[in-house]
Amino acid sequence: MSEGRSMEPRYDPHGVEERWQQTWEAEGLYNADPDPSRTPYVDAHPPPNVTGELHTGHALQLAIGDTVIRLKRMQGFNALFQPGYDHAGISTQNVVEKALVAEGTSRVELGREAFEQRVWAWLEEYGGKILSQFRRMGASLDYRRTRFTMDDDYVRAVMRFFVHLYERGWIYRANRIINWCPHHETSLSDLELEHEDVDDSLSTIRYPLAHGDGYIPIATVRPATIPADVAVAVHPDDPRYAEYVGREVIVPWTENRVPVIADERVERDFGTGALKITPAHDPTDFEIGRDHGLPEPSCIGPDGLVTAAGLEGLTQKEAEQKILDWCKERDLLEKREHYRHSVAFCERCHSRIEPLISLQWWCSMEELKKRPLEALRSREVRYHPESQHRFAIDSLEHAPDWNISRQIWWGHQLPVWYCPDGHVTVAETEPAACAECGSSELERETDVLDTWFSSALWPFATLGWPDETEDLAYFYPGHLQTTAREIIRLWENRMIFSGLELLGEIPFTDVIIHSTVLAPDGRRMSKSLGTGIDPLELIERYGTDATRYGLMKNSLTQDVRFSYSAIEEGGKLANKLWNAARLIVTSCEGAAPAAKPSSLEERWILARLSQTQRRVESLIDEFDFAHAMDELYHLTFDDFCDWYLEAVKGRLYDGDADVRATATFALEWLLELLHPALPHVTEEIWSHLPARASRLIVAPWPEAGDEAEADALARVQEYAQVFRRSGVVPQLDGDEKRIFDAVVKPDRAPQRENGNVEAERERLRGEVERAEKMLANERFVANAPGEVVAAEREKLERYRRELDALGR
RNA sequence: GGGCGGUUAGCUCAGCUGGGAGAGCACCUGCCUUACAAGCAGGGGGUCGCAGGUUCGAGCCCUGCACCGCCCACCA
Repeated sequence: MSEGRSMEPRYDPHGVEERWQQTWEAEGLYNADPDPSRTPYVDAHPPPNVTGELHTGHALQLAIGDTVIRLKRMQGFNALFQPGYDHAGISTQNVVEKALVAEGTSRVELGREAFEQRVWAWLEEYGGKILSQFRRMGASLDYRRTRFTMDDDYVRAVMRFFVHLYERGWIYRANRIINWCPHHETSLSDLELEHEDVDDSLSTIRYPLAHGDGYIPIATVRPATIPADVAVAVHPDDPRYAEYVGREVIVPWTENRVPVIADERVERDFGTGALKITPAHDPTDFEIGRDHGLPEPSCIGPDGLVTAAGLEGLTQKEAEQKILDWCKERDLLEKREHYRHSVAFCERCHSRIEPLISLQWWCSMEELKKRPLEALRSREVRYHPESQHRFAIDSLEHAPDWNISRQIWWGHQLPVWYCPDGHVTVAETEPAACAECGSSELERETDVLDTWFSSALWPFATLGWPDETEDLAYFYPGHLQTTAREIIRLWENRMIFSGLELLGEIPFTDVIIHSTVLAPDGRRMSKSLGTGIDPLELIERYGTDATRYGLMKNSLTQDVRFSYSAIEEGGKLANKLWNAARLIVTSCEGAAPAAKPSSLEERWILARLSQTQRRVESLIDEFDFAHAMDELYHLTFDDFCDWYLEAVKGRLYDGDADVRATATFALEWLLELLHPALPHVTEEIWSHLPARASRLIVAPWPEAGDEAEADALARVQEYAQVFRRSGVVPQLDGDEKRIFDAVVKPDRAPQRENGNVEAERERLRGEVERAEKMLANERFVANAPGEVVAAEREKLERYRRELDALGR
């Protein structure tokens, strides 16, 4: 109870929200600890990049996750919302490197050890900022449990995972073609690339036959790779080149003789139908080369510069020009035309990706994906919406072996040691001697792990795994995951297989894949395009509750354009609720709840509250947040304010104790229903009400009640509409008349002209005619489901009744 | 080249297994009714992308087409 604190006519979230956020956290209301007497519910929230800032995607994820968590908490679950952040390998290294460049130094200048120290120092200063932004979203994460994917304990988990997979025989080292970023000088997985169309040229170059006249014309966009050509391939069924297969051609510039081979992977319709094979610098060529046992010479180094004889140190552009000139002089350049095609870039620094052969560590997916596939197919784990479930299965089925090593400096160094003889020792902690020869001169592998290798352990490494902790026993397996679509293959599927492999149980049961929020103009939100919308600005302007509400009104199944009006709607809802409370609070000081409401509108609003509660519960169970918000909005505006409060307002003022008590009770119920989505305004209002033992965040979600009276006001509402259109006062009595008079106020309504009566009559006659016609249709009555016909009969009766009310 | 999603009011989007076209915003009209003008009441506005088909009945199901978006892919 808080006498003395007045309620302003307009709800202002500023200050209020921060105050509650601090209070909730300080009082430990977000805390979750093992408690065998209660059932756990766990959402291990995706750890954002440690250098990140809150963007719309985060805000949406938090709104969804927090709404579910608060609801579960109120339903009596021991709800754990796990926070933390990710070291995010390349991204973080990139950010710090940029800072170094600005200072006039560089990573290489500093050296590895000093660089790592710089990153840690940088993190100390700027890292983890995002968690305070999570707090500003009202996210009820258990902040005590904040984990970082490079914490000592977490490192231990990562090392254990690596050794486990190695011992299973699934981790191996191999020379293969990989995506190389010449700027970061590291390999990248296919998933870390972005593709873009660029303008290029396609050159057709003649490869003369080694014996006899003639040549094979070959179209290429990368003449600079010609020095590493080891063959020319044609399609086995291509009549143009059939006679050449098995013979030799001369590679321009190097004048090496290479064989002409046949392979089905060659597209007959592209270019000249003949393909030069450069295994070291093209993924397809690499595969063809391996299948045909060809050598794999390279002519481009890790820095992207050319290494071929006579071209050493040139850029690829320069080398290309030299080679083309060479060809032109010998009449081997047939043509050069404009060509636009898709090229891969590093998603972090936008350098053009160089396919290179490189010795890397791999994780075989063959065995690892079997159990997660079963779990997905049997729906032990379900992705929502359904279309994403199919996609998740599909991408896991086709998951290629995973390149887990990166040649960067920031990350988990592989737990691999080499002795001078090149023996490999794999161990969780630094071994004293080589496992094979006993040499004590060990050197650790300098590569670090793909950042997703550690993310894959998030749901259980945060609970203490590999130790058998109480947390782990109680909170694992968890339940919910909320992420963006592009994360399915990078992260979600990998958490599932790591959980199954290491703990034998799925890490969660439901994965919500939320839609992408597009900019208002339909483009992607992006800082560089200037199309981004900063959620913190929304919070500043409209408040956290309004922002949460607006984001959750987005559909989950399709990408949606951002619209301010949805956020504004949330603000209006908060304000409406505030004012409804103001009306009740100012007239209801200390009223005691009545045993049983007596009047029609009271029984009706309680039934509507109960009904909506059940609907909202089942909508949120299906993760349909947009419709849940819709139900709550209309319950508040239409039912609670426009009908119920209007009906009882007079008696509230008159000081009817029973009415006051019921109104307070109904308001409390409404607040509880709205709390998971709009936590701050509901809590603030709650603090103005007669005190109860607990606050909303931990108050029990009400048990649904009697819904028998949910339609009780239907007739009054129908007649109100007829009256408002026609001006004819209906014949009602008892409660119905009283409510009609209170809500519709017929005596105060402006006088209508007769034309309105006639127009309304016309409208109703039309409806009656339509319904009669339908019911007269024998085929309709015979074929339509019984309830449809019955509903049609009811409508007909209603229209006739309304027509009667107008006086025919 | 494959896969997925979309096309409904001026805008952003709902429309569940087929049964009287909806919401919010915007617009127009009337109301400062002692909770809220960020409010209340009423209203205008839609060939549901196009063309066929199934059905008593299609926004919804089927076929074809067009356009938009996303994801995947080794056409050099």
